[in-house]
Amino acid sequence: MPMSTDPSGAPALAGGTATTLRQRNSSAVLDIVRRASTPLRVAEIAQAASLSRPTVETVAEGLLDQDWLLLADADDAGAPSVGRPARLYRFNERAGFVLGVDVGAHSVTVAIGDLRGGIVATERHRVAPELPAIERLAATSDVIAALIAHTGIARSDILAMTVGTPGTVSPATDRVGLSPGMPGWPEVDVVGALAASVDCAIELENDANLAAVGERARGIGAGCADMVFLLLGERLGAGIIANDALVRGRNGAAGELGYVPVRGARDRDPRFGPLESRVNASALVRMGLRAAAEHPDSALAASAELSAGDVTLAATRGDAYASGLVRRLARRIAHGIAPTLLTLNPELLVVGGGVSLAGEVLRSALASAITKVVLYPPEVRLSALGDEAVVLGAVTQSLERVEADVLARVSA
Amino acid sequence: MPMSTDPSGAPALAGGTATTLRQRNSSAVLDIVRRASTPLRVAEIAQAASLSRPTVETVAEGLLDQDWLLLADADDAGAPSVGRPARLYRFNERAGFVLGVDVGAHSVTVAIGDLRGGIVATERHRVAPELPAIERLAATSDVIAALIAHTGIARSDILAMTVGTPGTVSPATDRVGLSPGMPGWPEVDVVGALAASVDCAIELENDANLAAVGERARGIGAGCADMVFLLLGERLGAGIIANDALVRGRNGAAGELGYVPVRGARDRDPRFGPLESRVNASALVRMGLRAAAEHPDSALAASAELSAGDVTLAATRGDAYASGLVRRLARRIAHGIAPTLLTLNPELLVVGGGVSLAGEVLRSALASAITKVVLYPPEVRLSALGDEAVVLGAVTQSLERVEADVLARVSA
DNA sequence: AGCAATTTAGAAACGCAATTGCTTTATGTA
DNA sequence: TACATAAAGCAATTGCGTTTCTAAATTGCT
Repeated sequence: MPMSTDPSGAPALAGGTATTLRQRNSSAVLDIVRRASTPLRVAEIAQAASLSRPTVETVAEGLLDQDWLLLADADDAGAPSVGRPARLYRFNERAGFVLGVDVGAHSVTVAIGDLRGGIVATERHRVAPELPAIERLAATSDVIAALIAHTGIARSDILAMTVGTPGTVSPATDRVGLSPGMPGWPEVDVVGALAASVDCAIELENDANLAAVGERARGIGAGCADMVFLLLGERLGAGIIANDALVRGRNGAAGELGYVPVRGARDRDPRFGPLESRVNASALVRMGLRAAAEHPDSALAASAELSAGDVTLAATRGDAYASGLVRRLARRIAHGIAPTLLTLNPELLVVGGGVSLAGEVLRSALASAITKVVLYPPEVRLSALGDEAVVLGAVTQSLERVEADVLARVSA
Repeated sequence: MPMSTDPSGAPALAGGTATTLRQRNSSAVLDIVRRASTPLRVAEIAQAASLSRPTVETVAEGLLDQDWLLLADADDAGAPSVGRPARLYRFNERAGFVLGVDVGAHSVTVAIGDLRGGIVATERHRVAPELPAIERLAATSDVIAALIAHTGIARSDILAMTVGTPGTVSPATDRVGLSPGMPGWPEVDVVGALAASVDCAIELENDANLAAVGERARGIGAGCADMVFLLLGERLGAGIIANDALVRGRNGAAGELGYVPVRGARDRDPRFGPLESRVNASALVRMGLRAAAEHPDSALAASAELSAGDVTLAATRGDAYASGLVRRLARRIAHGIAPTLLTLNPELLVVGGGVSLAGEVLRSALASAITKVVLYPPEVRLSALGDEAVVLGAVTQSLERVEADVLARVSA
């Protein structure tokens, strides 16, 4: 009988000296104040932290000295207005900042957020999809620099940066694996190149993963433990959250649903996976062109050059043919991702990306199609963040890193 | 901009008083000694725990008083035999015990393990698949009681029990959802009925999930962060581990891959899901009967009553027709679970259950079929634990619960 | 304006736990 | 029997959290 030789080297519950205890209590106090929606009195913090008032007092004083906390004005909280007024502590959400970056095929977006998750500023630049990797990196650096300059935030105050990119991101090496949409992208060292832009840790992450994180934190489905985010445009990718954590897989290739094998996707564009080529924006255009030829009375026939946006727009405006195409697309998607939903049994499926602009037609069609192929159908929602899901998720991810690495280790 | 209102009530890093510190250090010391393969000297523990020797000394003394630790004989460790001999502490793996229970359609298995994961004793009783739920519960209680009596372990020394069952297990209610193989099973309160058998917490868990846990802890793929365990017999279920944790989903229905929709599975047995009915033991029998009729020279034609075991046996013995059938089955499985593998990108796929008795033929066929439909094919292995995977996983699960609930809270 | 009531801030005393540094004990070897 | 060596045991010190008391700053009432 082999014993369970779990080779996890680090003991999870490391004890320590009295100083460790003080550090933990500092973090706990900071955490409580940070999560609170109003400024807190010392007594309130003490109760929340299960600590005595004098302890909280000294700890809070220390955090005040280090600018993690600020004193709030008395009128900010509904305090009982009799007796000596309490000092009110509030979290200094501008004690540091975090960056989120979305390097997409068509645009580079950067957002800077404060330590409470509030977005301070955003900057987006459009780029050509065929832009060489080096220039794409340069453009990214430029946008980051512009945003930092524009907001006047000190470089040293930026505590973490997360970069979202299409393609797989190997967790070990922080390099992009396959990323068919952007030429030369897997060959460049994204993290290395952007390291000159900031003085903090940089994390590289798949864009669909970040969209899932963003949507969970600030959009649809707050605090949902198990969810799937479908990023569907020209490409199809999924961000998967299980047990409140991102699922990345061995190669960071988890959620690459575009490559789900599908019957009838034989003579497809080799740049796309089988399912992808059946449900992406181009597929919708192909379907639209065929419908336009067959039905000249459709709104689809109006455009000379039909784009995916034309089809989704026509669908949202109620064109019967366009809506029919969207419904057919929804059935294909449902069939393709059914095993994913059966595998994870998530509460929620969020649809984002360009194709999600088809709106409620797509959502309801997808929901009903899923009901037919799955045991416990999840709720189906459209992305609430649209094309900002990835950047906002990147900011959220940076923030989580700061919480774990910085805020959990405040000293005094 | 909405702030990230994460409604997680409990602050993760709760600090505390000096007593808390002592408790943490006690747990750390206990943990270190428990994970060590040889008895440890105080100085060694102190180094591993980053604590001073006197502290470890008093803590260890307390753990000795409470029987969590024992003194080992001097000759047990390769110590330098000069100077005053060190006291050697070792973990008392018999300070408590954990139970694992596998209530299957055909048998009830119970195993008792010590706190190091070693299996002390096992007991299995065969039962009829059509046994009513009440009697199945009674049989389970009997086996548990028999094992406890047989080993002579005090009831109060049993610290946790985990019960594995086919079907979905709702995490909130601890009730079995759908479980088509066992009549009346979802209607009974399994945990409630077995509560009389022990004086500890009882956890109910899906059998495939436990098989995954067991295989990860004591079989193939030790410490693998992302893996899928396919439990394939008459039914098809999967246990999924992502980020080192079981994925249960909202309804505990994660991994119910038997219900993956498949073309060409129309006129199927309504008790089975589409994919299930195409790849389960009965499907193999149907394929075998057809092959036997067409090819009287096959070993398959020898048996009057063909069973799945006959086919897998013939395949392992090298019968060409039987092997061909197994390969075809493997292709069907590969196609059905491809989206699951794309979704999770696991390192490892373990195949267990009755059909896995087909052995290497199945494994290699599955591995090569998977390579064709997946981006990064996982390693494919056969279960090393066979029909003990579920019980052993149950024991492992109980042990993990004890680690979190008991060992992490030792007092002095 | 002055005083009581009320609530918070600040300070002293105490106790627990971990650390450093020293002494004592138990063994092997000359 | 002495000596070297390594570990156990003990005392003093320090850091932190808690309890308990006293001082301070308000509102409301007379």
